[in-house]
Amino acid sequence: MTKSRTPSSARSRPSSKSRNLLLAALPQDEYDRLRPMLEIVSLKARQVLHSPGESPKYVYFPRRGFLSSTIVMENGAMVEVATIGREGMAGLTAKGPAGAVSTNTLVVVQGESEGCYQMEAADFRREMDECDAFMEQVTRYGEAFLGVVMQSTGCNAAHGVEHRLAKWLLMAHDRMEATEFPLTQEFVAMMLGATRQTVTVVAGELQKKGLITYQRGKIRIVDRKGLEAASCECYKVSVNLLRAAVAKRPGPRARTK
Amino acid sequence: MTKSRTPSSARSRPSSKSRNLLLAALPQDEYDRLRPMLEIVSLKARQVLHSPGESPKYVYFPRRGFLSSTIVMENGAMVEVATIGREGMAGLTAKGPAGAVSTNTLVVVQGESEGCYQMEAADFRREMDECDAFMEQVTRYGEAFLGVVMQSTGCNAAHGVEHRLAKWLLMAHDRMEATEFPLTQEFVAMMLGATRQTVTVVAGELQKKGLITYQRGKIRIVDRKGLEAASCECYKVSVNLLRAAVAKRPGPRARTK
DNA sequence: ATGCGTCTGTCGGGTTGGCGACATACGTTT
DNA sequence: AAACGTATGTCGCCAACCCGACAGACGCAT
Repeated sequence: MTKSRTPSSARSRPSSKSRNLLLAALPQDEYDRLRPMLEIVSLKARQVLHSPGESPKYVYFPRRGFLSSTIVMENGAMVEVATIGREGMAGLTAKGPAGAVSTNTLVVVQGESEGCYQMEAADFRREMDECDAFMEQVTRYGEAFLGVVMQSTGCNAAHGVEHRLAKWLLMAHDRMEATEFPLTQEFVAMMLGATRQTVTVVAGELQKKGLITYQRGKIRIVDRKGLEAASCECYKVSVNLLRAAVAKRPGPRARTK
Repeated sequence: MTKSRTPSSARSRPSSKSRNLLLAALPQDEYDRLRPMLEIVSLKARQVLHSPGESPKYVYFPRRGFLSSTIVMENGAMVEVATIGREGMAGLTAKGPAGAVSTNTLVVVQGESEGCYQMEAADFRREMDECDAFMEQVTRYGEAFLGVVMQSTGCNAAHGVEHRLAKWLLMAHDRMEATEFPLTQEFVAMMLGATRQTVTVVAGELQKKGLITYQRGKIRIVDRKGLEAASCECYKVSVNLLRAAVAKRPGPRARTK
């Protein structure tokens, strides 16, 4: 009774689908099986989840807000390589044999995700081995994530701060599910690998154009379409990659035209 | 007899190990099993192996020279996100269910690898499923590869062209196994996401410092130590990640101090 | 109200690197 | 040897950004 198998006609509890889209893409029975291993924890903004050099104890599946995967340079600079929202997870590298390759990344909480699934790395590894659907879904996400990071690599080499800031704000907006959220210019500057002054100027321009407003660590997205126009292609590319990773199975969807 | 288990003292045929280090890290019997599926093909410089949007028909395991994994931007610019030498493979994204996530990368041949293992994507996928050792090794490499790409992302945001050029030359030198190899400034400029003129100036400085010499598409590494000093930390980080991925199993080696 | 910490705006100086335009040099072909 | 294609060297101009410094401005705590 504690784990009666869910009849496929169980429309009485559609809420049993996870808010995390990666988990939600799993077959219901698989999700039900994983659910007991997922503890909902509350994460504070700026909290560090994974540090460079140490193998992760937990993996995380955001349900709200988002995380930043960053790398830390010798000079102390911390540059973001990708954001992780409810479409994905943090701790992909826990997939391999324990601590096979020491990671050079730091994962930090951005928007306070009041609720975020936390799973023990050991459980994660075991379930990956035992459950094909889970493995496949994580693999799909892993590929998309790699694609996003690659795009960021090119973006950082080819696009200016204004484009990158617009892109970042869009990613954040998508994940925060709110038009207004806390964010200081100093912080976003670090994420972009730029200086605070540059961000001040560029953000000022975005504001002049009527795309955003902000004040003391609170930013508000005013004109989303405008922001998309002000950002580089990389935003669309990334979104498409991540969407495809959690989309319904049947190959490339027919909606190609 | 065809497959007598190799005695650990079998120094009579060390040549049976693959020149590709990823394959060489596999147990001998696994490698023997894969070998028939590996066709040695000859790749010409600049040849395109994988194009954006199409799912790879083959995966490649270089034995000499190297490949570049790049992404193509809207404006036609092509920026390198990682190099692939004999420590790794091209076609990681073939791992997932066929064409799950369309890739945005382009893989191109850099140093003509006279011999390069080519394997059908279908074989690759099947062997990944059936052979744990292979799967594990590829996964390890995949994690290292992701780490390298992440480092590149930060590098592009934080480091100047001179550092990045030095790093690139070192990576190339490692893989070409020759102090002199063909390379035009125009081409490396594109890889770095810089202009030809900038590379001319920066390369000129490296030459003045006595680290390299070059002439009409031929470059020669003169002072490797010097180049390492001129490059950024990212070179070391990347090398360590890739080395660890093909290293012997027993955890982090004791050589930590 | 006062004071303090944090966040933002701005200025000047300096460096890096993009962009266009040429001017050479080297090598191969004819 | 002449001619052409390709690779490299160089200039000038300009935009993007970094860096340090400092000046408001707002919010919170006492």
